[in-house]
Amino acid sequence: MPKQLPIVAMDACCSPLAREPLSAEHAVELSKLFKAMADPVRLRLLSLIASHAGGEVCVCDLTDAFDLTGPTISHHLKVLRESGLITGERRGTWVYYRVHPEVLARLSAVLVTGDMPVPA
Amino acid sequence: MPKQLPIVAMDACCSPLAREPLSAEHAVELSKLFKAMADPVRLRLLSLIASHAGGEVCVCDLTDAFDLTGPTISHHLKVLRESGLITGERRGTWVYYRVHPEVLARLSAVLVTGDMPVPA
DNA sequence: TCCTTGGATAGATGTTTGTCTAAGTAATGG
DNA sequence: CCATTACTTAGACAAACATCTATCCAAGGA
Repeated sequence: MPKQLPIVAMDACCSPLAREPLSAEHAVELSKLFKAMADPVRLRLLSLIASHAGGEVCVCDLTDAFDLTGPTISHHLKVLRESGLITGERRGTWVYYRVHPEVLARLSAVLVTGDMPVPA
Repeated sequence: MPKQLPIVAMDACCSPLAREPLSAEHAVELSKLFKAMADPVRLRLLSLIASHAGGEVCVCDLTDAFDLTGPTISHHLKVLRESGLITGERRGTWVYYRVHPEVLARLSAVLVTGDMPVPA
């Protein structure tokens, strides 16, 4: 494990919402992750990064996919980064982003309902 | 199916984030659901309702669990209701809320990462 | 009918957030 | 060393939001 995830990502774990009442503290941590995803642009950024072959995407490609200025995209990437959902790495002139799949998976697990069928 | 779910809940489906890039339209619909959960109080409300034995909870019990005024709780319940995550029903003096587990499940499925192990 | 209690709605207010422009930093190439 | 390209940071501003108080509606009991 080369890099440490932010506290947010580490603590937002544990049992599904539907199993037992969320503690106030866990709710705060979890809400930070959901807040990071509570924007259409950030969701598309996340999806673009997560679904990209090779696992990483250059910021330049991301910027081209939207009718938004560079700084705005940069801002959204920062929000995703600080929430622990993605990381960025500079290589030469360009910056490449990739997702932290564990965080996504943990979030998915939190939403699982007790008697849910296993996803196909 | 006695009740129709809001459009939000119906459209926020489809393939996982990490499978293919989210369309702008789907991103908007999905973001509404995440926005509904992007608050600690609403997350705890959702969890209290989802985890309660019998599947439903009286608003009076929910209000007692927080240091917030009645109108504030009522506001948060409305946000959750309008997103399609819960429904409320009045029976006599009291109003009871229950979750829509399909919506929660669909959201969970969207976050699943490709090579994720099946949740235990 | 009137009062009480559970809950929702309306409106006000301070805070957060999404977007922009302008300016800053980092690497590359003349 | 200067110019250019790729981001990021800083600051401004309008829109959205969480919370409150005050008020209203619905049901039940004297």
